[in-house]
Amino acid sequence: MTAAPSPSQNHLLAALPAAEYEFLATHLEPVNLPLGEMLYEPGGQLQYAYFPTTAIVSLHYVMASGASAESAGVGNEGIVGISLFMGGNSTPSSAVVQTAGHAYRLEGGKLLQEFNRAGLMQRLLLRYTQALMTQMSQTAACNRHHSVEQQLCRWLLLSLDRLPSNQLVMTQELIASMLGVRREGITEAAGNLQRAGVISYRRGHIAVLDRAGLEQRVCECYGVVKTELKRLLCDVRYR
Amino acid sequence: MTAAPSPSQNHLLAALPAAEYEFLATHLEPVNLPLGEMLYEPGGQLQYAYFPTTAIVSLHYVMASGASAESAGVGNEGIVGISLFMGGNSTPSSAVVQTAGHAYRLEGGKLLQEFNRAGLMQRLLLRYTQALMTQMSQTAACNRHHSVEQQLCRWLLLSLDRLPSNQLVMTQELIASMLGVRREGITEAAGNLQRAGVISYRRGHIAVLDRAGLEQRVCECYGVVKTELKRLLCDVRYR
DNA sequence: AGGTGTCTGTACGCCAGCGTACAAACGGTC
DNA sequence: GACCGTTTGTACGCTGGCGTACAGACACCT
Repeated sequence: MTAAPSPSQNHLLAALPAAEYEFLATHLEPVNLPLGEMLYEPGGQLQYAYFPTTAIVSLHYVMASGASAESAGVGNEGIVGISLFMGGNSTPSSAVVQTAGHAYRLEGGKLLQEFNRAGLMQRLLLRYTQALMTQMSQTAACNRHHSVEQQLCRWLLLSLDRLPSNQLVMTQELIASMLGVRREGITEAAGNLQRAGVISYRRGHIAVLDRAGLEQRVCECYGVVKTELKRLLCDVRYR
Repeated sequence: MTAAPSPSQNHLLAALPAAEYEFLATHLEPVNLPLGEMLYEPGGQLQYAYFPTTAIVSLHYVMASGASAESAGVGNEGIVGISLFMGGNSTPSSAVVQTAGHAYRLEGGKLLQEFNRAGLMQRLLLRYTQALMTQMSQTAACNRHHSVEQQLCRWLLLSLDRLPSNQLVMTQELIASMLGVRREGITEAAGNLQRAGVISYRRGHIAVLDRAGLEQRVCECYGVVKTELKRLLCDVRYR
């Protein structure tokens, strides 16, 4: 395990004014999130909220048949565990670490306490949740209408935006289970991108060589999610 | 236009204790929602929130190509316009009346005011929003993995639960655009259900004859959404 | 260096749903 | 009662993605 990155690498924590941040800071606990770890499982009671800094977490639903599909991903722009303040303390979907890395976790009660102070943190959390809904609803539409290749591009771009480098550690098998498609479908789509010089693939490691190429192939869904996140979290201090 | 039903037909309004309800009641305004009316369009600023009583509203996204897909529906169990209190005051998706009927509308500022009192209304709204997210994420998974017939069953059951009778006023064309599939796909699926004696179809009118038959054919997604809504909104007074 | 398990590439038949086209049936209107 | 626009039914070829099967390639381990 390497040294934990600063909490301020998480956009929500970074957006807090000093006073509100101080309250939380003493309760934030750095954790290392290994690939595949399940932060919460369907129906299970949440203990902690997680603010990822370098990790990426996938929210997805696993069907009775074993098939699965991601509804949204959470990285350094957000928080895992919104049902702690939204209510219910659990969800039918699960949260699994998709890219290993660091996060800060916060005891559920503390988060709720801060939420109920109705300060900037509450506003931030609600706006982030709204952005998350956009991501979910866009995923629904994208699943319906767009090709595997387009969805792969969307997924790569969204992941890329949450990471410091252009490298992803990710097998095709894993991507397939996120998107809810066959592994072979990813092989084919990734092969196309590789041949076009957009990415380079090497046994569990993807390097994005030509980001513009991805953006050219991606469907509109990426832009919608991105723009909405920006809109909701940039002007958060005003109004 | 027939006489407006009581506000208490909306589950959120009905769950409010007298004191909180009184505050809102003076500002609630009955409105008639005709089929196809757009309550808000992508990116437009919201003026009002709507509490449906007999109407059903569909939240869906229309792509650049014209293709569309519903991410969730809202009936007497919920509220249209959550971005008023979640933040941002608009969404990339639109809200369109899917079943004509009545609703009560509330000026956005008044809703926000009530939300910020941090009473039971706030808890209700947040919990409902959480249920809505479940619906969206389940829709994403369902779009990915289930057949048109299964999705039609899910859609019929969800609509049925929001209506007093077993009759839906709904063309196949409209259902198709909600589910984001071809009209012919609905014709075929509905034909199967009709031959099986589960529904009867008559030029824009569907009667559900055998609810159990629908529940037998539907995918798990219906149950997940239903159970989660119940869990979140039943014990809302406690804790 | 060789072995082993994981990951990636390729192939092939299959089918649900798509796009397109057109016919039939219904129901409201004049 | 005839007309006409809307809604529903049917047909047909096409294709993207699925299920299955297997071979090659890579990285790690001993």
